[in-house]
Amino acid sequence: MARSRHSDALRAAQMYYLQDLTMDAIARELRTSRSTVSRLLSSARETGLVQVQIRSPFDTGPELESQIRNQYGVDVHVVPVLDTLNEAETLDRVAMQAARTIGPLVDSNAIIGVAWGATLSAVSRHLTRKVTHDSIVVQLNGAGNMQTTGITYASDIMRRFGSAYGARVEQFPVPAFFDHAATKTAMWNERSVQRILDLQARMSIAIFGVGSVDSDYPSHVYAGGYLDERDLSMLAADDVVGDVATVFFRSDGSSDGITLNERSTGPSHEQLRQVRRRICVVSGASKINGLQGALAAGLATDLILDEASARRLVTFNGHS
Amino acid sequence: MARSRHSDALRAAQMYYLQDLTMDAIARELRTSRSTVSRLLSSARETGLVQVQIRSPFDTGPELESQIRNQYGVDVHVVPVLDTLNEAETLDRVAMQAARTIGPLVDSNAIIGVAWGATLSAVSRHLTRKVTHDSIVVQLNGAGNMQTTGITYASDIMRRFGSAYGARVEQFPVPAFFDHAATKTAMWNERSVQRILDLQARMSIAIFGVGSVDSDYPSHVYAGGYLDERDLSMLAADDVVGDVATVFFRSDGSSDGITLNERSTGPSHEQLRQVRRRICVVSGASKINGLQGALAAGLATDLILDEASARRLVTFNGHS
DNA sequence: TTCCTTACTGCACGTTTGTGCAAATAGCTT
DNA sequence: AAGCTATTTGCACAAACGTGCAGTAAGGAA
Repeated sequence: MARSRHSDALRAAQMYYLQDLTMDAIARELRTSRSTVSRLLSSARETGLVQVQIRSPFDTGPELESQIRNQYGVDVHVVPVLDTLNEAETLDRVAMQAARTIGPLVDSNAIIGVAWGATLSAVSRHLTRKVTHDSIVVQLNGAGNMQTTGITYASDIMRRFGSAYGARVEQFPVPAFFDHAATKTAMWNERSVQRILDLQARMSIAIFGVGSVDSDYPSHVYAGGYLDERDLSMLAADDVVGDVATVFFRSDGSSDGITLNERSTGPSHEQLRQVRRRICVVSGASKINGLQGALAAGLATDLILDEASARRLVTFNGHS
Repeated sequence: MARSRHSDALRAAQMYYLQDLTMDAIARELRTSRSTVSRLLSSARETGLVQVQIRSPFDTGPELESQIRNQYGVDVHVVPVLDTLNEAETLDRVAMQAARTIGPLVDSNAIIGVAWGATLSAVSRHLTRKVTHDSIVVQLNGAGNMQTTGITYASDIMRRFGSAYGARVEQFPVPAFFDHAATKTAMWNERSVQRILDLQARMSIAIFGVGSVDSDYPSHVYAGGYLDERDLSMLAADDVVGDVATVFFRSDGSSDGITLNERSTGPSHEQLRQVRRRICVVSGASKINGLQGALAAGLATDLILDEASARRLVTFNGHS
């Protein structure tokens, strides 16, 4: 009668979600208390045993979604939030919904590329667990800067992804930007680095936010000591509007001739576009410019963003 | 502000299931009462907007499931029920869980073959709605007998499947068994019948129970006036243990030389085995013999059954 | 064995949720 | 417009649920 906790949780979940019994009835069948059943069910949800999925039937879905879907050819998930919420609250709710939306996409043998930043950090805090086999979480770009090696910040994100999905975590211990392009070339020939690059080349899922240059609430990359004055003015001269995983682009999605990209450590847009599922999470209206560029560049297959931004994105394009 | 009911339901569902807000909070955001939100959420579940799925990780799942899986090579879903429940209650709970398990498998453009009988009737009553396009529900075998054309009984089942998935329903207006094999041959050449046979040949999903000859609680086919005394003694002489969609088989799964099959209207086992997903629903320990034969014949890819039957199935095979 | 640590359980309470009912609203017909 | 019917809404109450807390069982070390 060594019915393990896990097996009880499964039985309870089946009875609760599939047979519509009350916790009370389940408790009697399992010969335990109702509160224990309540806890079994939370643990079942917690560990990903129970997955709740919302399928918005495309055709009938809110027009905001279908407009964006048509304009940019991405799968959109608009997160409903009150316009009156502040940036932090919005981010939190977008992140939670993003985490739950990502869950079902992750499968065994996946190689999951993960960027870092405020958005990804929030997402990582809301991931629901899901057991997979032989999955790998790989860091998309370096995180070091002039002050720190960036280990703690970026690696917390990575670790959370890894433990949520039971995946091996592969960090990328290089700075976000090299000072000299030649160093990058040299490093890229190191076998330790090539192992990471090889994993990145085989990614099945990539998850990232976007950086936006003129954001009121500037992205880490532009404010965190990663770039100096000279770098920033070079970006301005090149008409850069934003970045994905420290690789910059212009408003029309192009990125040729942006010299800073030769020193950055994220995957090239070309390479990123090879990934089957590329999930972009955006929260906060101030990221519109960056987002618009990222979409123009075709970097995402799936877009998760808050309602206010979605609205702005549609009008933004409507005017141009 | 013509935010339709449906669109509100979607927003509410996202906030409730994906952002963990309380109904109270959602009501405030939607400017309505909490009870309306409660109703919106039920309708979201009702219409299949929200899907709850339970993924029992194979490896760690209860050993009963993995034993059956290994022995018979089918995907098993054991439904936990108290052994003390009566047949009717057990059937109801198995049917509910079966209905919810089937839901996620149904997709647009599916051709769903449906048998009829007490089990399927119960399942049909618990289906959760799900919007699909261009799906078709096709009746697997005739339902007429000496007293009635069987229209009402079988067609209720079909109709419920059709309306749950928004699918076109194709009935099969022939008796369950012809009196003469020659009539069947003749009918099978009629174009109206061939249309149905053609649909059956293109099924992507088939859903059926099993009939068991020695069941205490005998299946419709053996008790409902479909067969006469002579037929029943012929079945006994041929060592028949059960049927799927009025096609009979022996304990080892074979069906060659069972003459009654030449007069029955269901798809041959050979044809049934072509179907990608073949879902067998079984409730009640008295169906063991029939089930064992059906599994030996390889008729199912997925099996949904109650716990008591699952246990009996394992010991049954253990002894043989 | 005894003591300590850790994890689980049931109780009790406050919160959250489902639902019958009456009022209000929307949609149709005359 | 009036009148009718079919839905939809909010209220109020009961049922179902989550969780802090204290008590208990299960290991582990000395």
